[in-house]
Amino acid sequence: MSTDKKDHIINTAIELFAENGFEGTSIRDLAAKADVNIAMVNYYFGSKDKLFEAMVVHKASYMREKLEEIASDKTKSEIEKMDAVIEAYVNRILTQHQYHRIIHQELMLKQREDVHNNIISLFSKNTLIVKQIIEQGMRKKAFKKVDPELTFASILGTINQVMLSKGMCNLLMNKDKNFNPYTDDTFKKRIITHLKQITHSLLLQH
Amino acid sequence: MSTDKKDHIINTAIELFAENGFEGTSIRDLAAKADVNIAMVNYYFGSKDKLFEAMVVHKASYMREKLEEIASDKTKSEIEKMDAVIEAYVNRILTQHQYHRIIHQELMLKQREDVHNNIISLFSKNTLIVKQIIEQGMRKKAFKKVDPELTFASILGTINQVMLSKGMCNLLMNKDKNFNPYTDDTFKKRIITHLKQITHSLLLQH
DNA sequence: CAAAATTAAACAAATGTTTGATTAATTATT
DNA sequence: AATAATTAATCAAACATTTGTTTAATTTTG
Repeated sequence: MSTDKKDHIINTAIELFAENGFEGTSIRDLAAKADVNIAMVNYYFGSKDKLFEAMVVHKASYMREKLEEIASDKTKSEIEKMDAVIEAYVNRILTQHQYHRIIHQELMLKQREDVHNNIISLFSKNTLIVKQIIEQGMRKKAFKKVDPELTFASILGTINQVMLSKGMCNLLMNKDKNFNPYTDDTFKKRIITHLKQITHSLLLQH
Repeated sequence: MSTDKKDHIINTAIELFAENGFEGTSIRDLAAKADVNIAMVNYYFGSKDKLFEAMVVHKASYMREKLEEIASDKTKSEIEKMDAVIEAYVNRILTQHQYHRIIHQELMLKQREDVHNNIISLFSKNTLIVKQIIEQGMRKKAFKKVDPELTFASILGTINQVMLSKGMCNLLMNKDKNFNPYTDDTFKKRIITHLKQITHSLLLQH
């Protein structure tokens, strides 16, 4: 069982699904791009749906660990933890923007119900961790009284708003079509700066 | 030429595209749900792609007018204009959440290129209007120095983050699957309150 | 040699679209 | 006002592709 080849198929699938969506990508497209026989996808994964599931599993759970690491860091204050959350998410979504886009599609459309529920469940746990950081800040009177869930939604939503569409990115950056926002450090810094500013002004007392 | 029937087909298409996506909706599904013959879609619109274009045109441009109305209202201060922008968007996305979801899909996937560019262009104009409100607030020293585009992205992104997935909504509201967040007034108020809080704390001097 | 991997070909089902015939509605002509 | 002529609307059926999947034979590998 060649794990290399399975991974290669999954990685090619991520590229295509991110670009054209799940229904918009045929197994023949995938096989052609990955340079394998059409039958190999079903041979390795059983079906196109199961390939999708394998793809999600393949990449998931990273953020969860990262967030827990930040939340349990006793050397950090609550606002420092929020800063770390912001940086972690921006980095994650920038480097894994294709995968992230696929997850977002599935979240919106709710086709493969199992996968959809899985994503909601993962997201639910992440929300809880960030919520607890914010609530602790509020208890310590370091933070103002805010809506914890929606505060997290604002952070994630801002990143998604600019990152999920390349056209949107380039509109905000006044760049042309060839510019790749996902590897541009200036853009990354701009988002992080804005998110910290918004979070600080929302949360911190004066 | 029965405009009623064309509209009926478009409205049914909005429901199905929002639920299952463009590729996930077959003309047969659509014809069945709209209770018309399969051939009628091509008879009226020419093709599935052109139906999509007609659908976008059918609903677009409303937000643009609303924003311009707000921006040019001389009885409002800048922060009052921002509040009005927030309320307009929340109301719009709540009532037109299916259409909004379709637009979002097209923004992400960039399949029908013409439609995609059209949406970017529409969005670009809306961004400019809001940007100018913020910049005027900054010039008058009523607003702090912020990133105008990303401030707008945060507002829209927050709404999208919670509105584009029913599962996400219900997660945030601790409701069960039968709950319909798009018609719930408590939810709407919660989002508006949070967005105003975030915008005020970010923009207003102390 | 046996198991695993790979292949080209075929499968049935689903897709968007077109056809050609039929009915309904509109317009023109008497 | 009645009839004929013309256009528009509707339909079931068929069209050619494309889809995901399977088969059965072949090659590679351990």
